[in-house]
Amino acid sequence: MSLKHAILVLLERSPSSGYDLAQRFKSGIGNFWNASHQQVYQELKRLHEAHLVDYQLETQTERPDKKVYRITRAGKKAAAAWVAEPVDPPVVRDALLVKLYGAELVDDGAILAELDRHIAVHETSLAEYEAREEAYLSADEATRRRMKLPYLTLRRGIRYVRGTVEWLRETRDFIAADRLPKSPVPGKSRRG
Amino acid sequence: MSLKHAILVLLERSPSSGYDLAQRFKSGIGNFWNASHQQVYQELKRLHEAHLVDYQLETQTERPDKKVYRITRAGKKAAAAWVAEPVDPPVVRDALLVKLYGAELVDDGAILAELDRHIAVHETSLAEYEAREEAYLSADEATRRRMKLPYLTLRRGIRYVRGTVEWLRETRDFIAADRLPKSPVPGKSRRG
DNA sequence: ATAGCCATGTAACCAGTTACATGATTGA
DNA sequence: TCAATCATGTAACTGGTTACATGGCTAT
Repeated sequence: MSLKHAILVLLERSPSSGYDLAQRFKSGIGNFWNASHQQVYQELKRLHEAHLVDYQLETQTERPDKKVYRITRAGKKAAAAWVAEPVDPPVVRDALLVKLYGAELVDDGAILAELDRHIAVHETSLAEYEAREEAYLSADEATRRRMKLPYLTLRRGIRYVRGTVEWLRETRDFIAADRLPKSPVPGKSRRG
Repeated sequence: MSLKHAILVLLERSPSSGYDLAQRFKSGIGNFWNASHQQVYQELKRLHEAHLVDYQLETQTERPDKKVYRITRAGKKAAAAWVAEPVDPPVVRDALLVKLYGAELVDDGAILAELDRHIAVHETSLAEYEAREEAYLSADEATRRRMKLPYLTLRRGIRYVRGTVEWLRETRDFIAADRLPKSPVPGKSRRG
């Protein structure tokens, strides 16, 4: 299990509430690890029972109170031990590839539309990632030094998404050129 | 759930025993979908109960008997319906990135060694993928036509692994150059 | 009014992993 | 003799998703 350790390394960087952690998973690191708030709260509970984190209740007037979690000395030790261990690359489970593999079962139009949709989705995240990269590269040296490791993970996201879009386009062209679609292909018409 | 559909599209291509399917997941399509034999057998049982697949018992003399599964008409219909549906890109959960993010907790040497290990692992699969690509490209036209969709998924694997190795090298250099390791860095010494 | 953000949780369910179990044949 | 390949499964557990639940504040 790594959610446990993902939370520990996040807390090591900065103390957060469960809500904050869920937010951090949604954005930035969502690019390399994901967890819903439900998962986060339960994991925090377990980590607290194991004395790897502790928290202080922060009472707020205009908003709900929150528990701000910090990593403990034991937690830091556990995190360091885990980081030093080797891991296997993640196993891939990409439903789009299964669909492509079974594309003969359906109309080409459906597949092409789906590929286009994925291209659009990935280009949106790419724009976001690139904006973040620019922000990093134009930051002062101290910030750049501090944010080096998060930046390296961002690079991974950029390369991943770029590679994915390239492959999607290649695949789209391969299918569109070789097998004529039975229904109109979205995004191909150019009136005029 | 997609294991169900992954099995259906595999069976649509060619009837297989549970064992065969598990093998097919390990190699070829293992590049885009993974499942253990335990999972496969249980899923086949469920698919059979739902009448989406059926099987014939093949008795063998020198080996254990086996059940050869085929997709049914209902199964084909279900698979086609699923293939036509849109899916979200898979969520990423890459423990190596969590480790990199938390790399400050440990010695640089440990991280560099881990990056090197991943480079080696990925280069091994890359060689395998490239060999398969070459086989595809030098096959006769009929085979190339028949294997087009599997080939497109193979392309995905090739691009993915190449991108990953590039990123690993970039990251390795970034870390090795900028922060001097506290212990000897593997693969950096050049006696002479 | 209505949606969205802040903030915390429980419960039921589904998917995936690990461990356990059996047994013949073939090759190092 | 030991490991690998072929072939099938069950059981327990862990991790992750979906649904449900609450409630005030802020901006449109």
